[in-house]
Amino acid sequence: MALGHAIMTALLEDDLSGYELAKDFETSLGFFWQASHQQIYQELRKLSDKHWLSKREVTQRGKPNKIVYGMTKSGREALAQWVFTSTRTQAAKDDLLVKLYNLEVDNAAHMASEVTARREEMMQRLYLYEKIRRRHYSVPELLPTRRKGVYLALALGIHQGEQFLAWCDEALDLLGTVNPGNA
Amino acid sequence: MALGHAIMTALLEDDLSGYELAKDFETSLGFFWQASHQQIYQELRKLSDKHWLSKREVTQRGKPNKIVYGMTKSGREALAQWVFTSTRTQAAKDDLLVKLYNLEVDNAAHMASEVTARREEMMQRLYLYEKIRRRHYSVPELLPTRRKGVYLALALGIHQGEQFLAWCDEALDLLGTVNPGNA
DNA sequence: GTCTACTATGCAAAATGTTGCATATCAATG
DNA sequence: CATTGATATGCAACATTTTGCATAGTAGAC
Repeated sequence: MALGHAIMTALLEDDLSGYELAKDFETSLGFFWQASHQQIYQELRKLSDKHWLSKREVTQRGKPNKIVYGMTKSGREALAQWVFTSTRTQAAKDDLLVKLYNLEVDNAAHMASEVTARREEMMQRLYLYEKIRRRHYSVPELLPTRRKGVYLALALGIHQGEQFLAWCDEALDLLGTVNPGNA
Repeated sequence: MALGHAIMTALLEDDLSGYELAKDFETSLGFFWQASHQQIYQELRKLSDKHWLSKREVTQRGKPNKIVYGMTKSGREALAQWVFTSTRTQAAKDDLLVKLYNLEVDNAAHMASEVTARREEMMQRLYLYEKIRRRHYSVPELLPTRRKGVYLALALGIHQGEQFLAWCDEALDLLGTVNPGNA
């Protein structure tokens, strides 16, 4: 049920439509929890059925109308309780690492290109993270409570991202030593 | 279909039973791809139906008999091809980070305890990683090709793990500044 | 005016993953 | 000889996630 809670978390401070949520999930909270629009629409209906969210249609000009969701009192209570449940460590799953176990002379170049692509992506993401950090989180000790939590999530993203870049460089170096000569 | 490929990767060098695979998936390759025994048994049947794996029953003394799976020629081909497919960046999903977005004065202590628990787990995992690295991967440049790939996966695990520990300390510090006085 | 792109929501089927249960052999403990 | 624990495999139900498709309004480019 974590997707539902992630959606409610996104709705804590602003009311949003499914479409807006889907866009937010590509950035912001979405850095730590991704979901497609189909999943979001389905989940919104479920949350609404449970009366954890309320909905209202908003008439727009120049665009199709949208359905905006907001947290109800019982939604806020449910979310606050969920926070106290205990979390299991997440199963890390990454195709790229499984593929690395299959490293051979004839696929080393492909692996290197995948690593390079990931490196690029991470660079872009880090650029975004840093921009957000500089703008909103320069002095974490002085932030209001909730924002401290958001800052910590961001800080983990930044640290892990920088670490990942360093690993990519190491990986590209080592992949460079793989060649038909010394298989 | 990544689970199937992870299983085949585990079977590249040794033939294993479902039970043995499930144990391996708690360590080794399992650091990067986790699966329960139910999933593994189901997947083994599918892979076997596709003739990517062969099976044979092994009679044991002192234990129930087991069914051991091994890669077929077509399985090896399929796996080798899969390596060349392009991988999308994995969706990071972590309850703990979503919960951090919900940080409040009255749940800060709980958050701290979750972070502490994660820190403990990571310490243990790192201990294992380091043990493996020292024993088998001390001079990565000199490893045979496939082992270089395994080393890289391990190196990422170690670097990310160490980074995570540092983050936990930062998080515990900042969570310590959350108190009813300055909400 | 037609094409492309963005906004906006949704259904249905298939694949994947989780949870709970069921079964059975054998060894060691008490 | 009953219980516990490790080994060993599996079914069925359920939940979640992914994939592909469908619809529709509006804006801007050409």
